[in-house]
Amino acid sequence: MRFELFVKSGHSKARAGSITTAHGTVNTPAFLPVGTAGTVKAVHQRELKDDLRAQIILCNTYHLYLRPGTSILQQAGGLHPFMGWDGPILTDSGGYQVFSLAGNRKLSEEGALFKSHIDGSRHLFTPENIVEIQRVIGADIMMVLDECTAYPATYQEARTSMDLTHQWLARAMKHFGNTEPLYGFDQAIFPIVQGSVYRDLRTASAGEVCRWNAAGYAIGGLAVGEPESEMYEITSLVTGLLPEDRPRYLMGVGTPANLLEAISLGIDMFDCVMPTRNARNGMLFTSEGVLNIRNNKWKDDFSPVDPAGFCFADTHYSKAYLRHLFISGEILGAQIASLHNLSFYLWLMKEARKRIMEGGFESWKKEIIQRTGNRL
RNA sequence: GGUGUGGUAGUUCAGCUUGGUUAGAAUACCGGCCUGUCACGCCGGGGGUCGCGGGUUCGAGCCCCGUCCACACCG
Repeated sequence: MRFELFVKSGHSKARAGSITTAHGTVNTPAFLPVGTAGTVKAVHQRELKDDLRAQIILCNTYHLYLRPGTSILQQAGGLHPFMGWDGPILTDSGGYQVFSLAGNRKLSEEGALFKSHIDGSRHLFTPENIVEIQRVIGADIMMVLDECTAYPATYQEARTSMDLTHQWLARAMKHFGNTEPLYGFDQAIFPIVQGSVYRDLRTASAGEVCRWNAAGYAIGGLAVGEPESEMYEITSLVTGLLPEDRPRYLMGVGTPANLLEAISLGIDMFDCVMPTRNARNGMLFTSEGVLNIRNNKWKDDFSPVDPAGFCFADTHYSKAYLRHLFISGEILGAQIASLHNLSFYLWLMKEARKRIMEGGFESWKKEIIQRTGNRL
């Protein structure tokens, strides 16, 4: 994996660059559609590639390990051929699942012991086997196993959690160095900064991850319930401590406004379930603001889903029709809405990149946030 | 014509046997929420002169009588 920075540190910390992987190039700032189980829900790979021009997607080690399992993935020759997606794939390690399955897990120095949400079977994730599973998956970018610290956490809890993440980090990076890709192409691995909302912990964590001279770095444990101002402050602090010449990935974030603000703070990559999950629940992010397509007021609104949209789904169907699909529980509703929301997110990144390259990103950002409403 | 069964929220029904606070559910309708996806999900709200008219009773969706409607069976 190679990262090139085209524009850095103007009057804001916003950057534009590109990440080159064995499966193609990703322009940054980039948004990764979330395809947890080897599918971006309600969107097929052809739409992802031809209509949305998504340059990279995120899949999940925890989910793929439980189903279909590593044996099938290995027989398939990895996730790319298995799912029919030949672009870059980043896999999350499963650290977040271990966090969200809080009731069904037990953390130890050795790793995370957890019960499958599917059949209750017991499994152990270790920093080492998470690397190996991601080798089998064949992710272009793998993530280390970490503990996503819950919010709120006391200083002591945050510190203990961060220390565990750091121990796991060392083992993951060593194991990464001692293993080879299985399918003949290069794989990268990103460490993850933790430390909750505590400045000194975040500073220590940033220092710790940098020791590994990784291809890129992630910031985890944010957007887990803390005030947005905290999220931005921590993000700003951490980007200031990470090397300029490596991509920074803010995990799990966020709303369109969150993305634009975080770009200003020096973030290059994002992933979030929001555009796809909320789409399936009827919430649309549009150039006109946020709307709930199930609302009665759209029943006879025959204007396009998003008149300013760039995807066929935005302009080919009316709000009234999309509402009808949702109210009727038709699957196509989820498909159109998902396509639309991803189109909006990807447009946002593409446009942000253009503004950073040409100048004027900050004023454009303010205009977008204002125009599309505070709720973005 | 006779007998039986049923009529309760927009809809489908529970509650009637053993009358007792503001008559429930599902669904539909209206609204909100969703941040490294246990998530086509979750939360909330509005909505009923209990077919109609009498009677018994301190009190009736519930018991009694009449009546209308629907369905079934028998003539």
